[in-house]
Amino acid sequence: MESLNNKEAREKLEFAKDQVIGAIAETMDLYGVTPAAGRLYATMYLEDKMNLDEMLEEVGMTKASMSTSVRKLQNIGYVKRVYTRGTRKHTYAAEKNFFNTFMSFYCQQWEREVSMNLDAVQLAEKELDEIINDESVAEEIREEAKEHYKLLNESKVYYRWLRKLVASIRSGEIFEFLPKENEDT
Amino acid sequence: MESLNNKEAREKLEFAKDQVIGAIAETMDLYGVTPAAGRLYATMYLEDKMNLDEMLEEVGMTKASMSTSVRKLQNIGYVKRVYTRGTRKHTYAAEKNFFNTFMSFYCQQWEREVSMNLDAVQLAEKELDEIINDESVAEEIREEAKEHYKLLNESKVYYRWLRKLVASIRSGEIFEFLPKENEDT
DNA sequence: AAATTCGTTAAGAAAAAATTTAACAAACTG
DNA sequence: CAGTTTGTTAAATTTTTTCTTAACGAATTT
Repeated sequence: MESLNNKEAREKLEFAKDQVIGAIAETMDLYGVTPAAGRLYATMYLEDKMNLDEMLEEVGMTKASMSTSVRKLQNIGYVKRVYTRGTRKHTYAAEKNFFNTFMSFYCQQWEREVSMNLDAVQLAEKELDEIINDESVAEEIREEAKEHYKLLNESKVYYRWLRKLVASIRSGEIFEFLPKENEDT
Repeated sequence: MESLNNKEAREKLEFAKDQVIGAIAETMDLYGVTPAAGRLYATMYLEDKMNLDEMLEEVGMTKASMSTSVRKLQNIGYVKRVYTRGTRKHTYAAEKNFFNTFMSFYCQQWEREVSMNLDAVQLAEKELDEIINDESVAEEIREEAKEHYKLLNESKVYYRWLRKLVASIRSGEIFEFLPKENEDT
């Protein structure tokens, strides 16, 4: 293999980084994270820690954009503020363990789904119950109410399961069933 | 409790349905499904099966919108075409088992993530390797390459785990560890 | 205390996405 | 085979989202 000069090596290195940054940003995009936040996280993933000025330098967007993006990333647990003495600038570091980003992203999402839907189901079932138990209501309507009640009730099995999944991810229990390593292949 | 006349009962029933439809549509919206597709699926969830004309009637959008939405829903496994003889119209039925929608939605998403990112990592590692093994390159650059290599290599543990998660969901194995029912509470 | 640095927020501009209108093509009907 | 019905696709419009510019306020420095 040809030996590289430093300029070539640096280019190769940047190419490699861009490859990874592109893939991560695209994935996040797919998951509903805004492009700026996706690019920012992907960039930070390959850096130790960054302040806002370094971010806009590296990502090539405005400071306002970096400011809002970094907050979004904090909210989904992808980035944490780190306190460095000696500078007034806020510095942040990316969470680089994908098991942790997976956990905070999906657990947050799923918990929201569960509570939102269970609330609606609860309310709907109460209404349906009143129809079902009122014998003065036309049979046809009561029959439909019963069917919907049955379907909604079945859905609760799923929501409870999802809640258990969240719990087992948060506690780490899931890794007893599905261990992290599988080095071969 | 007051006894209901049929009009009131029907209203109550519609209210209950709207409650559930709203929650499901909002959830799907959150997951990157377009509003039209979300509302459509939520509507179909409470119906046996529907053709395009019934959809636009019920959802209140255009036929073109229903046509594209129903295809999106098919692609993510939320809706299946059902063949009914006697009519030229295409009829579709919603997948009502949320375990199944969960499975097709996330497995598809995760598989895409894994293959996209592993490809990028593979490529990047090859480049980094060339830098690392070239002793003529400046130590500083090689050192950075080594760090990135290490990080990328670590990320593969996560992608392999995600792939195993997909497999265990697809096979149903996961339900041995996390059973579906938990009736009490 | 005036001037500067730093980060956030609000308003406006630009870009992207979703939906509708309209043109089309395929399959059926009379 | 002319005329419908049905579903899809392309172009145009509307709506929504994202990003930037610019104004602001708090903290710091001189």
